Amino acid sequence: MRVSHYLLTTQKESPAGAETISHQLMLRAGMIRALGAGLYQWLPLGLRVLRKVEHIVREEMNAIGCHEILMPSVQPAEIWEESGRWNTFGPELLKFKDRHERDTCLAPTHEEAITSMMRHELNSYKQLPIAFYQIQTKFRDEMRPRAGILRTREFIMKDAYSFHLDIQSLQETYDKFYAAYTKIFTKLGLTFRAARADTGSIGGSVSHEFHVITPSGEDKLAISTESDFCTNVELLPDAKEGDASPDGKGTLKFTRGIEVGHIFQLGDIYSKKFNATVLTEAGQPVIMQMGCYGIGVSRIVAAAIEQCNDEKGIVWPQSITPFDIVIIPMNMHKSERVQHACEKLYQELTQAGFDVLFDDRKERPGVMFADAELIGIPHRLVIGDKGLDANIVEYKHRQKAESEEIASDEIIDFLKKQYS
RNA sequence: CGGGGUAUAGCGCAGUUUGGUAGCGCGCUUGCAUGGGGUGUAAGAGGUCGUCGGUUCAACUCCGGCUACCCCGACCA
Repeated sequence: MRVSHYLLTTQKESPAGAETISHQLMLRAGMIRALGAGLYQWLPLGLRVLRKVEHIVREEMNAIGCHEILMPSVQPAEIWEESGRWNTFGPELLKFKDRHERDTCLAPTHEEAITSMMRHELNSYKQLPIAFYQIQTKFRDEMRPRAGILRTREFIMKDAYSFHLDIQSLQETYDKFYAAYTKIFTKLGLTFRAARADTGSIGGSVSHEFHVITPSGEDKLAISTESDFCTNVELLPDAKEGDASPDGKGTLKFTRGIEVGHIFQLGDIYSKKFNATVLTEAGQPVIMQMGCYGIGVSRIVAAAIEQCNDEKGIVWPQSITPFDIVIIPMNMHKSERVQHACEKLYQELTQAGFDVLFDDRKERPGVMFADAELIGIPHRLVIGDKGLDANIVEYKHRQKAESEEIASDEIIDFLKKQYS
């Protein structure tokens, strides 16, 4: 992408009221703009990151045999009355009447929709177990949206639902999702923990939350110094730092996290209400067991920034950066040689499969460096007459203090190595 | 929903006390110079001062209602 043909609207100052780091940086980098309280518009730069997160989530869902579907946000009251949540969900459920005066809502989650569909689609034990997911907009009419993208009223979520003949099958699929989530957050390049958690308004028995670890997180976690043990302190309200870990390994210490994923064993609480049955091998109808599995896709973008930033701006993990490489020319508008070298490199790197940002603006070097650092591009190449004379390209990683010189004809292999 | 705050150019702010119909910085446009860390210079464009009403010869400024947004809390993914 050439910056001269792109919408790169960076700002030096944070808009008033943006207190959270990720909120400030997303605004300053030109990733998002506010439309109303808890409602955000995604600019091209921000959407690139969102799409990369979606892509990783989609890959791992597909890898465990979960099937992608798409359900509507606008839903009739009937299914919510059937589950009982029309009245119990609370004011977060945004209700309205359509032109025919029918009670309608914007869906905050999709247990009702999927269960009402699958009771018709699934008829036999032979079809089980099976799981479906979607990546779609959810609406929750939050009392107080806050912290930019971290708590919004409208957000992108990956929600998945599994169907089973029995609890043992549910447990097996739950474990598969647990493993898939671990892979996803590892691939995203984030430091995270899976925590035992409360099931909240979704209901069900067993549940785990996946948290991105950062001091700015809303949730307080107790983790073991010696093992993977981690729990939301709401489940262990009397715990103190230094107490023995409940799993017997090490002692507890406190940390904070941003919840970016939550998996539940729902059991039959929804399938029972919707009378979602299949026939067993013996020809008898049996209520299906269900699991549900959520990931806050848009929240991950903000959580990643909370975890990965410095005084100059965002420091993207390589897997979700909007651009892999930025090319910054020195004095290109006076040197045809620099211009040709940049063009050639831009073409070659793009052909090699990299997302390349070529800063072809007629800007001072300082401006281009500052923008590249603010928007967090991991790999920076500086092309100038000096380097061309010596047949080298100046390379710098966003996280490193010093730059290094790479022979011009080795630069593509060098960058490929960074991604292997 | 309770408490606190803000609303003036795209963004950050001053002006309001002491009413006389708007200003600074950044950004944007154009010229010249500069060209390895947000450069300098000159000339420009851009605002019914959140909204409705009141007081007044006159309201960004005073008074009242409303709305929006932000922060803390409770709540929540």
